Amino acid sequence: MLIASFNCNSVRARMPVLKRWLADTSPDFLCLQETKVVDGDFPVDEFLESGYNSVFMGEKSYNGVAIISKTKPDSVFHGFDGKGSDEGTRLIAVKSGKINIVNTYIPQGTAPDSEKFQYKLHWFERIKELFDSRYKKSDILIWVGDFNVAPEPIDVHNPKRLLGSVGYHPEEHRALASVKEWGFTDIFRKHTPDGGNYSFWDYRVKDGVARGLGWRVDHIWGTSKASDKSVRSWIDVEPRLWEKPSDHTPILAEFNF
DNA sequence: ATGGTCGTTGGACGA
Repeated sequence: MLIASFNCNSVRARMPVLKRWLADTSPDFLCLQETKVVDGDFPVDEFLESGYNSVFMGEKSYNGVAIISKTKPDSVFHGFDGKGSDEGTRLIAVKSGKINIVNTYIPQGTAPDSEKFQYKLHWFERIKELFDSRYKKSDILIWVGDFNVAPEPIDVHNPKRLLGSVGYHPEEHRALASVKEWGFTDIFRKHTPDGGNYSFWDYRVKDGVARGLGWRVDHIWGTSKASDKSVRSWIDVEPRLWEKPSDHTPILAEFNF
């Protein structure tokens, strides 16, 4: 079973990349963030043509999450309340058989001295509460998405300079670590101990991929029952080098379920 | 690297 996460930065603008990548890679589940489209305009039919079912919730211009999959999930949960009225365009979860997948687009946070940064920190508390209330630590639970945090020094290209900036801030590290303590393993890191593996490169940095000026802010985490069944995890840099790329690139994990 | 660029829009704003 192959599960992927990709901040596509507009699902409509990224359709050529998405179709090509799905045909090449054939994941069972692809979790998308920043779809930037209202539900009525989500490209359901185009994904169907590629062989994928879609569940999603979006809004005009900003945010938006989706999970596309080869088989239709048994159930879908939107936002913190399940119905989508509270952060439904940043959190979508599915259950498919025994497998639970939570896909999040965590707030970016803007600047450490901003209210939005506090909101981001609070978001980690809230999702920990969701894990507590909705899931068991013995579940097969896979949490993926754009967490907008690079957890370790090896996850940014210049940790000394970047420490304290949004995405690599001690308060974010504490907040994320607290969620991890609930019972998650960083599945990518389990299989790939080396630094320099990034999932995001700013559009404004010229030749950022070639120059290694990236961040690992997209993640696939899992409970022990998920992590123990993971056989490999990797970041596919190629789509970031294609024409009209997202500023992120897909991260994947393969499981022996 | 913080200036650089994207995407959605229809002028900025978010990232």
